[in-house]
Amino acid sequence: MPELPDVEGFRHVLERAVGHRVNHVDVIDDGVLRGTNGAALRRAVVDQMFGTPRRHGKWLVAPLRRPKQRHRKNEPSVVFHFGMSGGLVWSTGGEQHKHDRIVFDTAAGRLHYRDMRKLQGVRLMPDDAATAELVDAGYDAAELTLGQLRQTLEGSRRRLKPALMDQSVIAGLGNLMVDEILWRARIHPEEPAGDLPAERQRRLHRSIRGTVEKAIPTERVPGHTSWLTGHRDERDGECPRCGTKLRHTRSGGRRTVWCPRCQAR
DNA sequence: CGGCGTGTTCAGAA
DNA sequence: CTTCTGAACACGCC
Repeated sequence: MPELPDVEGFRHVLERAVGHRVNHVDVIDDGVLRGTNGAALRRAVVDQMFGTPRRHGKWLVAPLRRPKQRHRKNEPSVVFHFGMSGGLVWSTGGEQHKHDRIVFDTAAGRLHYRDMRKLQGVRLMPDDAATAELVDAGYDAAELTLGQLRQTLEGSRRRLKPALMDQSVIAGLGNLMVDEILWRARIHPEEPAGDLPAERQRRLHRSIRGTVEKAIPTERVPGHTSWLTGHRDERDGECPRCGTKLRHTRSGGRRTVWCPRCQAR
């Protein structure tokens, strides 16, 4: 599930916990903790509260605050990554899910870190370290400028799809989003990233910003039939724009869907 | 049983 | 040095 729009949705979920004291942290499966353990997580979080969460690419950072005390510099932050199957859910009842791995119990409700496959997980790090790590990542796709896109593609000898999926180049785009973006821009996924003509750079940039902007309100890449994503699992799927039978290939080791007519080389 | 997947990282090859 | 490929991680679904 999680690409930039999904994580943006999880940021909204996390906002519901902001300002409420965490009374208890239930570590149901410490296999999702990275570089920390249940005791350390509880020590850092219990009796604290979450401050305003921020997202960069597919990372979500939740800074901790001490209730009724002046904010101290560089409190720890809880850093979430959701892999392919994770998410955050807010609940006010006692419900529990089979794949809940960590549950933060606050005075107002419970925040569930839920993840079936456990490919990524939850970290604890000083807030400035979290910030440094995110700054080190690529430009966030939701705010990417044309100039930044040009700069990142310039001199690259890679193909377009792997380049766009590289989180250290542009942060937030995943397999589905990139296919959607290239389809909307009418650009072939194997096109060399480095020598894209200026007009196609502009089209690609508009497509990145436009696709992200439209996907964020739905909190995911829409499966609408007017989107390419809505057809990628059909056996004989057709291009929603021109009706041509979609091609299924691999690019950068990832399943790739594209229209041979709209995205001709 | 085998294959596959909205992510990331690593070793090893080209 | 850059880029690519396949495997690994873990788990449910076909």
